[in-house]
Amino acid sequence: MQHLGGISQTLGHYVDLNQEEADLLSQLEQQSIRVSKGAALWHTDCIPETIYTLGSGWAYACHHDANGRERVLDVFVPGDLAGIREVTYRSHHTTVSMLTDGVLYPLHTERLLDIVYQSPRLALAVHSCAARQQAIIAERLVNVLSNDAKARVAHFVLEIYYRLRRVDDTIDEYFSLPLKQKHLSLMLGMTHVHISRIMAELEEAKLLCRHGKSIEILNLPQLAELGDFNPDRFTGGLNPLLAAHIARN
Amino acid sequence: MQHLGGISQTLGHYVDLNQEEADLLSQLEQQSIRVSKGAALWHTDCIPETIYTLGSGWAYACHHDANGRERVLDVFVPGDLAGIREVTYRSHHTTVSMLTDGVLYPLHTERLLDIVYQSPRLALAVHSCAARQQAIIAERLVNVLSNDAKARVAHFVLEIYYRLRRVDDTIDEYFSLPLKQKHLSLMLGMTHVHISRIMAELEEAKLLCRHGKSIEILNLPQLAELGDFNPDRFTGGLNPLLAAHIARN
DNA sequence: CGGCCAGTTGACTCGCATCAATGTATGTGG
DNA sequence: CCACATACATTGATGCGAGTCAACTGGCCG
Repeated sequence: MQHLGGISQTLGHYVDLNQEEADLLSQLEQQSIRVSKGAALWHTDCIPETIYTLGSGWAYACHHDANGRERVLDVFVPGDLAGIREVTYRSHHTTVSMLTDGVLYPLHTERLLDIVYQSPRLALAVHSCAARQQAIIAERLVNVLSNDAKARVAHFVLEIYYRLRRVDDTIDEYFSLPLKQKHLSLMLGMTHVHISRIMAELEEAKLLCRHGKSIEILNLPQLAELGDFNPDRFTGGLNPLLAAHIARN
Repeated sequence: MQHLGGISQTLGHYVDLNQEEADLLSQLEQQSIRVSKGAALWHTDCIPETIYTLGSGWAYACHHDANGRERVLDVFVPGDLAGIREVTYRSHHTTVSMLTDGVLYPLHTERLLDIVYQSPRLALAVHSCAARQQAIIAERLVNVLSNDAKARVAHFVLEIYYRLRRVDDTIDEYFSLPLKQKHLSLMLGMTHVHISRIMAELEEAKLLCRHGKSIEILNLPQLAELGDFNPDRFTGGLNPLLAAHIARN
């Protein structure tokens, strides 16, 4: 499993870091830690005291409704910054657990504050990173609101594909997808039984192909049309009004 | 229709502003403008060059799928800061239009950058504000994923209620809801026909009561139970680790 | 008055949930 | 290496919640 370079690599996708900024980040970031499948990064109701960059491995965020049923609302892939969405809150409202073994780069909440105080450009990079995560969730909301089961699955597969590619451009149309059908069903608002049927249909139609914990996109354009998927909302660059301003400082 | 005080009032809900910060904001913010129902704040594919604080009036964000069907993904209520979600992007991916007449406080994207450069505390307030919007969308995603039609409507009504109260604590259980059933249906993933039936059922069960463009919550606890609604995720305060740090600076 | 739009109501249909049985790996201890 | 347990995926039968289509009502406005 490939290891990425912590928060500086992740933020580097939003703002070109100079030496000083890279130094600041590596100075604030803690040692990487290895975690096993099933390990929890944090629990519901805890104070958000650490955020984690995923060097490798997948995680997911869930909470439980009044009847104890699990509700998955987010998945984190290698390179993601887990925790910025909730870091300003008094307490976490999700539990985040590893779906696979992995390597994490922890960063204390107070160090995040140091970043904001010492470097406006990094503050902006953090905000951009958070905005991308938000856009992904908004996009999934739209997906679930207006697409049927087949389109939802198509859309989700493409979401993951482009998210993986954003951080690692060696990813091709054959990639790891360590989610059980149970997780897929919780994220897409359908039963795992129906996921199974829909996946079989997509495979039958030669749009994709499953190989154990991995998946292969066989016909990306047709999958994108089926899922009404627009990659611009995932890949779009920085606002030129901000980019110009940043370059001057 | 009540008028609020622009961005300083909105951000003041996240960080206690000192005189200097309030001055900075009022200096950067432009003159308020009046807009009519139907006016667009921006369109899909435009560069995000202005964000708007809603002094009064409601707006909604939509985009159109491949078949031209409208998809509503967000609604803005008085006091909301519209645009921070997309401001870091190269181009807007929604169109935002007024649902009612209203008053807006515009702020140029580059002035937002001035805020981040000149005041880390305000940068944090902006980020907190964005995080709240994100939490609302995440919460609605969970709502749509795992609740049936009745619970979705109950949840949404409470979402609006708590959002209005966050900004204006004079709001009671009778409040304005200038959304057509068409908008509700698009936000909740169901048809307006079914919205009509469900609303009638909720009224029949004495949980709420509709009066034209307004609505009255008759039984808040029961509505909250039905919609599995937890107000903490809307009202929760600032992370104490951040709050303590901010107080020291 | 007539046209228009939002909402309501009923009959019918269908996508997906539910329940239940079976298939297929993967792992574990004797 | 086999007997068994466990977890995940598949398949079929049946039922329900919500969509669809269409007719009708009532308010608003030129």
